[in-house]
Amino acid sequence: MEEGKQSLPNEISAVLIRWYETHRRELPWRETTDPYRIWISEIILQQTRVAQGLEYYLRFVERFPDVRSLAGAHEDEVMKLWQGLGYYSRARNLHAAAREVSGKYAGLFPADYASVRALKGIGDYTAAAICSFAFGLPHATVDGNVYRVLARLYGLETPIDTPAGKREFAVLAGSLLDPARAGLHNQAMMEFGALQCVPRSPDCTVCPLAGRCAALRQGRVDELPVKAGRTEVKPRYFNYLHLRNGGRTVLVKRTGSDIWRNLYEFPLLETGTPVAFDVLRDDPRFRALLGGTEYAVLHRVAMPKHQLSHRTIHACFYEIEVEAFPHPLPPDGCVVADGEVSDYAVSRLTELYLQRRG
DNA sequence: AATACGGGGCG
DNA sequence: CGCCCAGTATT
Repeated sequence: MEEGKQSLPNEISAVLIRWYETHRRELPWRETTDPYRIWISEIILQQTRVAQGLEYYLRFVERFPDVRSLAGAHEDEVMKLWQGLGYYSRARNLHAAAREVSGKYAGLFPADYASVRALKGIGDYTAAAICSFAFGLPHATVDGNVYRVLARLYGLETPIDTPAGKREFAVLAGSLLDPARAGLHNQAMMEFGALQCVPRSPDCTVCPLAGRCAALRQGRVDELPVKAGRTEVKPRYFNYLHLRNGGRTVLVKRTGSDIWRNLYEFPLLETGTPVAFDVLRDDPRFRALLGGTEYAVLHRVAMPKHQLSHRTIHACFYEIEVEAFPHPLPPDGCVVADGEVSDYAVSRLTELYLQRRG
């Protein structure tokens, strides 16, 4: 295609793509156009750094190389593979979506934006990523990197974490997209944010967009992007009962709409404040579990504060030898041999406790 | 429009 | 200790 006169090509896109060609990292999900693998990588990388997600990705696609293998798995195995990554609804939704693709689309990943966007766990960002990377469809990805690059480049003070802000940035990102090279453009924009236009102390002296950057011109690089504000971090108090009898223990599957859904843990007594054992002992829930048996507390392990994004968990584990396990067991509870506890997906907190005991 | 949902890394 | 990370779903 010759342009006798510049038909106003997207210069920003061109600069980003040129920068990308020499600075891009070699990453396994960039070696393929298989929508399945791209999908897996995008879900894993949601709110997750490349360095943290890489090993999970490799293990995941090795164990589940295609949609059908994932669809055919038991959810507990998917959760186990996800253990430690956080945001566990990603794993549940991935599994559910795999079953939907397997059934509704005969195992063939849908190739249009609306169908992809409709799958569980796939929002605007991930749908655009899959469609542009795998199918070359002209949809702009807007992730944390893109917000940062655009807020700085255009000096935008609109908070990025409000619906209005998201709309504004999505429109802008779409207007910058080079539709003929959507996938390349999106990769370039995000990689640029990840490596060059970094959150703290970017080196603007080597930035190819320095001459066009409003934030740099105004000395406001470190003030952008703007976020509306953070929600309060509230404390929770978890008292776990690690019951033991004859080389076995009791695990309970977490259900309901709370953290760590579908992960396993020891029977839990959550309290509104920190409580000593002699108070716990009189709790009706404790009596329901151990009221009918002799027991002896072997150890008490107070864990360091466990910090989540919006919760601080103060946890204490009581290792208790019991004469008999509770009957009936708590809902969703099961008796497990000590050696098989590691087969179950558990929270990082419980994993840390198990490691500490040795 | 807010809030919930994990865990790790970095200054 | 606060902020950020290839966000999405629920309320």
